[in-house]
Amino acid sequence: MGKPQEQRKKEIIQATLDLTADLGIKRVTTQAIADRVGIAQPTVFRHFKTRDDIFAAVIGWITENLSKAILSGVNPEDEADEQLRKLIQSQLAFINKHRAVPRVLFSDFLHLESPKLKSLLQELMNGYIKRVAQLLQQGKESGAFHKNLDVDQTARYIAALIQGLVLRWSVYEFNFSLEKEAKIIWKFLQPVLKAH
Amino acid sequence: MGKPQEQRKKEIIQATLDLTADLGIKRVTTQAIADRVGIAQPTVFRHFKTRDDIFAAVIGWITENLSKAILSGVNPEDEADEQLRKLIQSQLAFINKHRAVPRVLFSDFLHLESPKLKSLLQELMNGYIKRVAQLLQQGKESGAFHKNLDVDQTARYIAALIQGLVLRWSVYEFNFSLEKEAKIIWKFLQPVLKAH
DNA sequence: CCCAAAAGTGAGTAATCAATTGCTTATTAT
DNA sequence: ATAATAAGCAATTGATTACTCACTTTTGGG
Repeated sequence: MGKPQEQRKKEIIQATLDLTADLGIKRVTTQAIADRVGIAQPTVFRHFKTRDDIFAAVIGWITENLSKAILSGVNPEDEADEQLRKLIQSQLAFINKHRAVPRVLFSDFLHLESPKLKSLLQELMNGYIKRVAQLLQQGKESGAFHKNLDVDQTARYIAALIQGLVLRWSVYEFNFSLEKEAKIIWKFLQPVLKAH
Repeated sequence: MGKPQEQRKKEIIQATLDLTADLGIKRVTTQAIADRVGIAQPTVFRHFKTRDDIFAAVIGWITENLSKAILSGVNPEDEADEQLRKLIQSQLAFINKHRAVPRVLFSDFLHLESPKLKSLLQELMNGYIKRVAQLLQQGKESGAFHKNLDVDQTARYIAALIQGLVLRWSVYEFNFSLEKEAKIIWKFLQPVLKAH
């Protein structure tokens, strides 16, 4: 028993990620996935019951690896403001490397077609906002950020700022570097976090 | 000759807007549009050559009416900061009333499927950013905003902030009021515009 | 009132795709 | 080795949907 070709699942997820980056979700057909992996179209359904299940797995992959990227980019010894800076930087670096992320995140198709996928996305966003709010609270207590900061509100707006940035990046066909933008966004945030 | 039923075009655009708000672009079939207007499906193609043409007209409608809403909400006599506040407020009020807007703006389908529609969207965004940058420049000169403000950069980030906000609003199924958020977003922007 | 153009329709067509079926081949567990 | 299970495939199915066609009805200008 067991799973000798658990490998194939990973290959399918990876192929779907690659294709999504280039084509957008709608054009990623099970045939296209099969072609890229090098198997026949029906074989895809040996590994995933439905096409939606494939995208659920893709969102799972993004959630897992985005979390990893963020965690590994941050040193818990640092002050909260430095941690936040690095969090934003590693988040943008990750997205920069994986263009499928905005395609998945901004797909009205996914949002509306499948309640399951939608709630996965909402959880991903909630988790991110909660993490940022934690850091803001920590920095507020340590004095790195100003005393009257509304941590939840601010966390939501930092998330919005980044999502808007990533949206523009994807609408303009990835024609600027997100990593450079990390620095600018950080500068933009300074007066919000530190001012009175 | 002439256009006795120019009316029908408007009805089709309106039906498409309504349906898009509820269903998202993918599910807005020409059949669904016909049903809502109360005509047969082939009749739709008497007024628009292709489905894409319908959505091009919808983007045209949004562009036109968003501009109108923004212009009519702003008094050119006011100081630049007051004008900017009102611009953001009336923009969010408009989007609040027309849920199709985020569905159209955030549709990977539109972005990737039709270069024509994509460039219409880019123009819409460019026009908005340019307008904000103008106001920022004006306010910088009049002293309403601080001297070192990078107007282009800041305009892009204001746009990103709003787009991110609207994205969250649509992902969470419109379950909060955008107009209330206008006040909060304005408060959030204060230190950015006036500090230093 | 008339007739040409526009608006309308029912009945297709053609293309696209997710998913199924029935069968063969490879893998692994004992 | 071998039986059971998983992985593979060619062929097909069934559903969806933009768009066409051949024809009828409505409308408005002279």
